[in-house]
Amino acid sequence: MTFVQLEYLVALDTYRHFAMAAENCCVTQPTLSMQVQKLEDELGVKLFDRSKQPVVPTEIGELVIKQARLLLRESAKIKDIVDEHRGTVAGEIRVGIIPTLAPYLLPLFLDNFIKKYPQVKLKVIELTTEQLISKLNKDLLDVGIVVTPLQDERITEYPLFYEEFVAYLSESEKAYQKEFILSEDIDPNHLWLLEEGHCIRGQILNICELRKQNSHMRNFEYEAGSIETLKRMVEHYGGVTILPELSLRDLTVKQRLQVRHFHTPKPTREVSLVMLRHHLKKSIIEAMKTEILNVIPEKMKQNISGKVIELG
Amino acid sequence: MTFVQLEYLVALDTYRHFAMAAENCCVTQPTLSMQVQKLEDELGVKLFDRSKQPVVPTEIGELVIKQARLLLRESAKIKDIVDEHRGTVAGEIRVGIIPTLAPYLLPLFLDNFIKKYPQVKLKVIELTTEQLISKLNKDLLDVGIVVTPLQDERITEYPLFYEEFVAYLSESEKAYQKEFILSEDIDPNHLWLLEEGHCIRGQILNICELRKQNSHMRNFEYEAGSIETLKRMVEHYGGVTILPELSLRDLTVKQRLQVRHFHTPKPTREVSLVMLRHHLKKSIIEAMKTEILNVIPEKMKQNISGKVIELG
DNA sequence: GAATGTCATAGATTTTAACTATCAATACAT
DNA sequence: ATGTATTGATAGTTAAAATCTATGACATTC
Repeated sequence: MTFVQLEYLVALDTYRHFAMAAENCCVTQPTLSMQVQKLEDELGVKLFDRSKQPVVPTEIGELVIKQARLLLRESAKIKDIVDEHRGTVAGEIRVGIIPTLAPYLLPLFLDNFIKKYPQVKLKVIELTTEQLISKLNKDLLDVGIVVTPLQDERITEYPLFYEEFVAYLSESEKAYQKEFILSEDIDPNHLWLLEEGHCIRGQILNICELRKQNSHMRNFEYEAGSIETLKRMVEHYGGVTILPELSLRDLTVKQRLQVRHFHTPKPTREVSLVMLRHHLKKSIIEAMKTEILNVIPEKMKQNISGKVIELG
Repeated sequence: MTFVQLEYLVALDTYRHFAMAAENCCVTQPTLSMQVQKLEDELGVKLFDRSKQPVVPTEIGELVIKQARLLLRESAKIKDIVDEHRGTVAGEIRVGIIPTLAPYLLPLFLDNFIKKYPQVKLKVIELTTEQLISKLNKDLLDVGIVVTPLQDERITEYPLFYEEFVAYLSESEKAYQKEFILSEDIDPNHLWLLEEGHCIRGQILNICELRKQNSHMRNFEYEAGSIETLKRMVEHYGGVTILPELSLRDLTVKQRLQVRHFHTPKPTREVSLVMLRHHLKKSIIEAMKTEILNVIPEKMKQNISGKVIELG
């Protein structure tokens, strides 16, 4: 059994097609076929049913493939161990980020980061907090950028900054007249919310103290899939929504007039880098942390006048 | 990086000597040297300091070797996965067993087992319960034969049989005159005990209700390392000790006269096969379980008139 | 039934792992 | 000091393997 055989096996499972898998591995189809056969001979079992189209793993094949994926992940760690020990900022890093941060935070630091560390291969994926933590725990991600605290003891959190929540109101809302608002100024029946799964949803419900009035929720007619949609809803249909601070950066002058900050203590969320307790790639993660903090205003790095809202 | 390179690396760490490591791997010394060098070149770090004698791993070498050992363990599991799925009783199995069971239980079933399953490579090691559980959890053992219950949630227990404790007395002991004895018949000041670390020690203290009188223990002059020594102590110096039922089998006629069973409920210990919750090699373990149960008398398989003593 | 898609097989070529023989450095003993 | 043993590295050769190109076998589709 060789690592190459395991790579071919996993590629074949991924593509379910010999020629495509071979191409992905940068070898010819007979090469991949031969090596998968050799592995099958060595183990004494058929790993794929080639009579089906596309080919499918056998029952035992599934189990072997699962262990093969584990082995390949663990073998990749050897290079990470060396890189981490040398402090080299190199290698692949798989980053998960929640959708309410991704479009605002990523553009701020990613360009700098990939220019400064050309040896790092960055893989970013947008996930809800729940999916992200699950992948972290399965070692399918190296680091996450999420809202904390998570209260998951397997995971270490490095707080990055504190992001204020603000209200975004149509002119027709009563609260529009005020300079600073309180949570009770927000009319729950006019509030646009993101759909289930976004952690910000629970926090907004907490801000507006709607937690226990879940039956009330039936009144909301539409649940948006993104912050951008929420803004549009307010602009087209009136009402109010809650936005995170970083999303304000690309508002037009006109849109800014619709923003109202809360009275102190301002509701905020804590944004952190999270990773498994015994993580590798420390130097890459450290570099990423530094690059993010470089583009975040100083006043967001402390939480002086804010009040961190609990997660839903 | 190849599995062969990892094997050579681990062998070199084990033997700290190129020629010996090579011999162990059934290759010549230049072959092993070359492959270790290639691995070092690929990773870009020196893994061994060859200026020392014997050679020693570098700091980073230690870390890489640790991961290499993990990889080799995980790669061996692929064959185990296949064997388990086929129900084949084949492969290597690493068995830990406590010293108070080993000399009495192993001879009963091992001969049969290795004859019946010549494809199984059996590695048995004698360990205290604590060491055994630690090795099981580190995946350095496949299965243990210990006294239960352990109350370790990572570990699954398959009870095998219930073994009675009996008293072994010199003629000068008062209790020698009785047909069946009670725990209070045993004079704590005449009691020979095994040294710390044996689980049976705690159980005997429990039987004799000596748990809280630890200061009392100072009176014991000698702590034996094996059940056999305990018997000798009684025979040469008088006094009393507690033996497990299986150790009675090779007593002489004369020795048997010194054995006294307890009144019901007789104190007993529960002997189990233990393994990690998600274990492989199910079929080998199942075979071993069957072979053991084949040589254990039916009446030991239930615990009718006995009272299982808690572990120390 | 010709065309197409898909995987297996055959034979040539390249790569590499392992071997034998030997060298270089160090430690040790006479 | 000088010869000897030990230990790991190096050079060159051989054997094994992985990969390539070309092609065959089989099934599906139009």
